[in-house]
Amino acid sequence: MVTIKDIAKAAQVSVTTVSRALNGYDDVNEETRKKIKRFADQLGYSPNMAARSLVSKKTKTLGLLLSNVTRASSKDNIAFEVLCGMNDRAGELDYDLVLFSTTPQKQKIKSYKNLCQERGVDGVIIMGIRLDDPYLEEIVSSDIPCVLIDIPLQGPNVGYVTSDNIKGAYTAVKHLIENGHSRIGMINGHAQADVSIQRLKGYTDALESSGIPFDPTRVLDGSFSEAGGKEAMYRLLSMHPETTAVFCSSDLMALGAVQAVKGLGRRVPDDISIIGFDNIDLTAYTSPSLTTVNQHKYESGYQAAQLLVDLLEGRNVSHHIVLNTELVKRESVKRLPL
Amino acid sequence: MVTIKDIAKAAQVSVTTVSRALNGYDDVNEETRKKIKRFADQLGYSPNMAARSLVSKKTKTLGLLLSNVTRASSKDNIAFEVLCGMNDRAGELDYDLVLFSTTPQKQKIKSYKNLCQERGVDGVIIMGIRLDDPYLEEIVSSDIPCVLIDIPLQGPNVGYVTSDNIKGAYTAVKHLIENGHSRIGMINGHAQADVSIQRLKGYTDALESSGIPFDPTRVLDGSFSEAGGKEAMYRLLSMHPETTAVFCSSDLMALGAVQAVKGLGRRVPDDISIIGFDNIDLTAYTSPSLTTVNQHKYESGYQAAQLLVDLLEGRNVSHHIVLNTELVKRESVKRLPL
DNA sequence: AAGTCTTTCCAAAACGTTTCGGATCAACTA
DNA sequence: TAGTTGATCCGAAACGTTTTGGAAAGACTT
Repeated sequence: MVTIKDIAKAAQVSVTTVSRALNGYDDVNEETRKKIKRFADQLGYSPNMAARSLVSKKTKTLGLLLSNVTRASSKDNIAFEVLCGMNDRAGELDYDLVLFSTTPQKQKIKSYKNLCQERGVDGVIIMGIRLDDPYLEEIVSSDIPCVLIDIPLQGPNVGYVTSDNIKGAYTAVKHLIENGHSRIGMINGHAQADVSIQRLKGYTDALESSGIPFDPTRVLDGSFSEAGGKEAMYRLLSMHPETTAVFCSSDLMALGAVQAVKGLGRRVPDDISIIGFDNIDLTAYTSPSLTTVNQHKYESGYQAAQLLVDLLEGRNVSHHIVLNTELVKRESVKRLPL
Repeated sequence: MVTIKDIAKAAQVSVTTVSRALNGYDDVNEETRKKIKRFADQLGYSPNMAARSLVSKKTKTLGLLLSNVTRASSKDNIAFEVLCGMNDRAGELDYDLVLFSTTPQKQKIKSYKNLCQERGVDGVIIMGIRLDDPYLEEIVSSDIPCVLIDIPLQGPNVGYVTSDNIKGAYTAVKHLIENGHSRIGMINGHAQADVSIQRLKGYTDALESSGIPFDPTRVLDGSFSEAGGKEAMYRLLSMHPETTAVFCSSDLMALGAVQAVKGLGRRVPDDISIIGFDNIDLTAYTSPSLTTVNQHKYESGYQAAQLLVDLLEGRNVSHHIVLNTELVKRESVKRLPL
């Protein structure tokens, strides 16, 4: 391995000078710098990050803590798109991304802070974590800079990026109402997700603004999964057979809901209109294709990386970023005859 | 930050002893080890990886070089599933995964070896790279252990994992033949992909084994993309209107091919049968759902991580792993009337 | 009694880099 | 002329760990 020392020897200067030359300090003669750079290139030098970060206390790496990177979640490849965005921005800002693979049992052994220290990351991006995860508390109290996705947490070293879930849900439900629906159900995720809370608010707001009374029994949880959505739909339709439309908190659940409708020998959208949330790739290909609320997944990863680096480098920026959503109209919603 | 020194002071021993105690050496009294561990826990110690790898020359991290992690590739989330497998296995083996975000222009500046040295990874997994990528040559000649996905390269420090593409393609085309088809086209990826070469061989083998003459003009490239598949299909059908079935080297291209058929006012599978490759999630949801060849994506990532660590730790294992494929029969193939 | 093992411990060097506090020398200032 | 400034360079310490080559002390062997 070629070290700074080898360059020093070759260029007949001290290691200090080599270091300062390579790092762009201005107390080194341009001639010497040129010479040093020439030797560095010639010898194929590349700095040893371990040594560098040992003294500088910075690693130039961001940790990514995915709580649920499993095969199961691959169908909605939201995580992947977010990851792409993060990776791209991190790369542009000259940071590396390291993946933390934590499992619940590992979490018990190692504290969040220990995990980060051990992996030696400057900061962390966390996504897919539940509101009742024991890590959350540790995160806010820790001094390690951290950006959360879809969890609104404040703190000097904590930021978050999320979508405008209230408005997104509001727009979706409003769209159903404008199409003549009034007996509208909702399949939500679970109580320990902030997005569920927000989207429920969007749902109730929309109903209220149209003078439709809110009936809590019309809202069921589907745990964000296809199977959960299917099962919730069965229950919803048996409890409220008069339902003409359903708003789902995720596309995967909406897909499950469609299956349930089909399973009952009824049709989407002729008998039941369905709107999803996320705009995952699948939704454009199913039949009927799914009307849904688009989330900017790539962008949220991109922004998360940017925000974390801003935090790390002490820039004074807003700690929370809320991205727009848009309604994507497809085939799963039908206008009710008057 | 709590260091080994703090523990030494607290436990009234030398740093050497702390290090050896914590690392499980047997020349330290069990009593002392207990005491040291107690202090370590109590002080919340976690080892500094930078310091450790500075002396040990190991970083316990694997690099992942994805040549095409872009928004575009998110639809076929193959990369993501592979990544999940790698991440899982790497985690189990106590390695971290760091993502390299290389762009073509970055590649020009920094050599493969420099990249790896700089990021300080013990080894690298590479996927999505083309056969004509300038990096490839560097990779084999470099002494950095490396595992390639879908590129058969040999070397003391090089391994690869891939699917049995010949057999997969063979089975698919044979399936078409068994369903009465004989005028079978193929939409391949591009010439600089090993899988394309392999799958073409499977195609020709199947034809040959059934006494059907191979006509090169029936094979077109669709560059592995949906749009490319669509365009190739248009060309194929205009050149060979008698075609009754098409085997595609990827599901995405198959989806494009289906669109082309529909665009011509014809139907799948009634007028044209289509088989894809990969078994991406989408294929189960389209209409018609797509008959395809399943690839074990998660498994290939898992095996790649395992193989790389085996290489790193000097285990004597086979350097190439070939995974099975299976035909997944769905709705896009129709039996021709005799 | 002298030598030989064990067991348990430690001092110091090494890894490759950055940084602090000067040192040197020529040129300029008063 | 003496002092000051500016440009350019360097020695040595520091970062936190592992590892090498013993040392000390007690037990056992002859």
